[in-house]
Amino acid sequence: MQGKLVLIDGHSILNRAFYGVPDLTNSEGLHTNAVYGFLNIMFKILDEEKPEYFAVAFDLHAPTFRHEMFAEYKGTRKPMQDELRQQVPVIQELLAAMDIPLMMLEGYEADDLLGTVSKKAEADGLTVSVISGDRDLLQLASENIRIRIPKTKQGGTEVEDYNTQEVIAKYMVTPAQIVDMKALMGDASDNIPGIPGVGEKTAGKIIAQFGSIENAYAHVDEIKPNKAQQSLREHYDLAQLSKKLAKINTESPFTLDLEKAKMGNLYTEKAFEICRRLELKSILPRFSREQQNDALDGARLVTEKADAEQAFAKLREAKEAGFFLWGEKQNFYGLALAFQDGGIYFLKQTEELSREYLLQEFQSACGSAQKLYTIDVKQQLAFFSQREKTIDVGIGAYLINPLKGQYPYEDIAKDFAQLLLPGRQELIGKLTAEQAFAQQPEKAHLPECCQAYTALMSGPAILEQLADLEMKELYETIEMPLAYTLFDMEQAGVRVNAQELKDYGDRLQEGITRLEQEIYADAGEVFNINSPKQLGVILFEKLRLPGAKKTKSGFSTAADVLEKLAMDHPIVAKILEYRQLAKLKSTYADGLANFIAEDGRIHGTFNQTITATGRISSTDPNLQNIPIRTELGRLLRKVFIPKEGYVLIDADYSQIELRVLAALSGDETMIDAFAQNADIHRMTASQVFHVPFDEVTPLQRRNAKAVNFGIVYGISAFGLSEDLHISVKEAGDYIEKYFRTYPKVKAFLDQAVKDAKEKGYVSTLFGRRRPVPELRSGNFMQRSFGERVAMNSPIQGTAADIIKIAMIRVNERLKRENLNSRLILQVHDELLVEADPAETETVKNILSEEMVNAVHVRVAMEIDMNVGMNWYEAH
DNA sequence: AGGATCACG
DNA sequence: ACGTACGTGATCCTC
Repeated sequence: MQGKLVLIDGHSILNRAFYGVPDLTNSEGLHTNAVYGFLNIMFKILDEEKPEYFAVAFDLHAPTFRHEMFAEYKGTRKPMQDELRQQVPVIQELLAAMDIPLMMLEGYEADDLLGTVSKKAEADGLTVSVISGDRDLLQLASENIRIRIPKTKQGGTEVEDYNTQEVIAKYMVTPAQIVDMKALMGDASDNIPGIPGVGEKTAGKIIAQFGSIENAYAHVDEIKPNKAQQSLREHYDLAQLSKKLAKINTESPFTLDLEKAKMGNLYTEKAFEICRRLELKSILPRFSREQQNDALDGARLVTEKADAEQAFAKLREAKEAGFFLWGEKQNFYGLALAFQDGGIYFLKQTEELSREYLLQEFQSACGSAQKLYTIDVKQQLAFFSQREKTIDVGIGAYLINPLKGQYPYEDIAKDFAQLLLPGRQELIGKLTAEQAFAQQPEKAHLPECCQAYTALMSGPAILEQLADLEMKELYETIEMPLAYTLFDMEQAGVRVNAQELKDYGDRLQEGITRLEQEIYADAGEVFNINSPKQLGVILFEKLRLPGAKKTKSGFSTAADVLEKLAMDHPIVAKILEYRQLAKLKSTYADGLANFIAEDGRIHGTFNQTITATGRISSTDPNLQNIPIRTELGRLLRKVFIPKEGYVLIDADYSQIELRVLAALSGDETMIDAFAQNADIHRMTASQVFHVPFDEVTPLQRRNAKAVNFGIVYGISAFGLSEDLHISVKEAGDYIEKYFRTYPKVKAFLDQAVKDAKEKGYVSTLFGRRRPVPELRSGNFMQRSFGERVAMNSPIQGTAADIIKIAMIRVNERLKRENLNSRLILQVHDELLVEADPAETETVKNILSEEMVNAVHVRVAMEIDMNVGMNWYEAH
């Protein structure tokens, strides 16, 4: 028989991986570092050796300590850590799922099975590699049996290989003599006592000289050095016992069924599922590579008109298809199409297939289709305008699980179509479109083919799930229309006065330079003020300021900590001011300037599939966190201006989250409070503290306001006490008084937590869901977090739904009524319109009507509105 | 890549 | 006893 057999010493490698890989856990809290490290070593070996046969040996009872019966020698061994122990069944389950035989036998240890199987295999003519971290196994080494010991080094694993020659070279003894040597020197990790006072060097010399323990004892008076000779004489019994312990039994009654050990496909569906559950992200690509769906093989790269016409003809006849228009900014690269018969096409833009031809043909060929699936339609709207039939499966996947944050096509394909597709990175690496076409012309189009294919294959399942989860209406009437609204807003952008922005930055820089010098002078040295680490050392060690608080990596220098120190040293106030200026300069003055496009406007990105609650988010740049709370920061808003001859109209909901809370809870007292349309925090203070509205003190109002906020965030006495700088008990009193005033608010919040615990999710007024897996955690902190989330999400989410409805309607009306004014920004409870002054009254009416009427509940939604020549004035 | 900090609602 | 307010994103520093 010919071929190669690879055997892994399961516990040994798992153990090595456990200590070599930093702690990893998946989101269920399962430790995965040993499994992860094991797989890396295993794949490295298998990739390298490509064996015909493969198996993994385990002790049957984990953790089995070698020779437990000699309990008196167990002293030095640490018990197996629980984090490691729990990973043993996991790796075994995973290996079994890969159809890899597990060698285990009652009464025998993994070593014995490895010895037995490798000797037998060698006798049968196979070449054997045994992978272990245990040098005991070196006794098995021969011409055809190689012992491979992985070492975790910086930058990867290296493997030390031992056949007969390597053993002799390293230890000066033959593999067979390893047993004798081990018996003399002992092995704490393997529970072999050895002879006291005899280490590796002495043991090696003795065995090299005498050949065996027996012969050494026969010539015991020749043994050098004297100390060792003495010890040997005294511990003859130990030597014998140790040899017995060290000797691997190569004649156990175990046989490996080579048929079953034959290497097959390791990358099974079941194994994939396990790795996914374990969240072994860097392992997963192996599955798609190995199990790559062959549908992609049929993806055709079309560059000629005749073929393109054929593809369009197919689209004309198709009821359903997947598509993806590939381009960025103004550049268009081509169009991917996927059909139900499995056909996938990429129509590349060429001289023959012009952009105009492709896009026009695409639009017209869509005519008879009923459903057109794609991923991230907003990104493609620069190239087409077809709407009614378009289904964005990315948005659907987000609604079904808004916790993921990212929805790459390979995840969608996996979750909704049970398809394992290679990811973009897998296919073309980190190349840009141009680079990919230049360097990998045969593969460049494949990621886009996957997008279209995934959309088509996952679309029906996603629609079905949306219907099952009662989110079809949310999807159709809010989220899909919103994608088009957001596209319009991005296209419109917001005009920025670049010169004023630069001047603003220059002014900041002056202050920064001045403060830097003063801070260095106060500190008595120059250091990096931006480094919390260095700053912490200066403040709390050099200047010995009190109240040092810890973070993971040193002293906390957060603003709330420093504020308490402001009285103690003049440097503190300067640092706080420096921080403020540095922030404004780097993030806003310099940061925003980088985003001003040629048209003098900033075209940011609004993300629709990021937040867990249903809000949108803003990036590149973030236009939802432009300063307002301090006057210096607020001045920045003067650089946000309308286009020539226009004005800005800003409208924001007044207390939308509290109004939503009043409506959702149905609390009459709170509803009445809003009906009176007075200062809600003052009203709350009046009701909670039983004082006339006009006699509410500023402190009472402040406290009431903090409780109102706390309620929306998912109240806790601890959180409130932190915020108000009062005791937990006092905070608890406020909360209790609040709940007595608004009993239905309490009932509502309790019910939200109860529902979340029972159903696993909470919902908004419009059916948007947020799963709350934290509530099932055994960890108090996580569970408490889950409770707050359960209370907050329906409120924040419903408010998000409402303003989304308003945005869509405002945008539609501005366009439908042929106005020149445009919606340009949304900041959670605020809309900003760039308005033609001639349309001011019309726009104000539209904003008012659509925002107020977006929802009709027992509490009216009120707005504040302002017109100005910049954002500072308008808000 | 991740933590600390801080900007917004 | 446990130890945080909810939701985001950008920048800088450190490893």
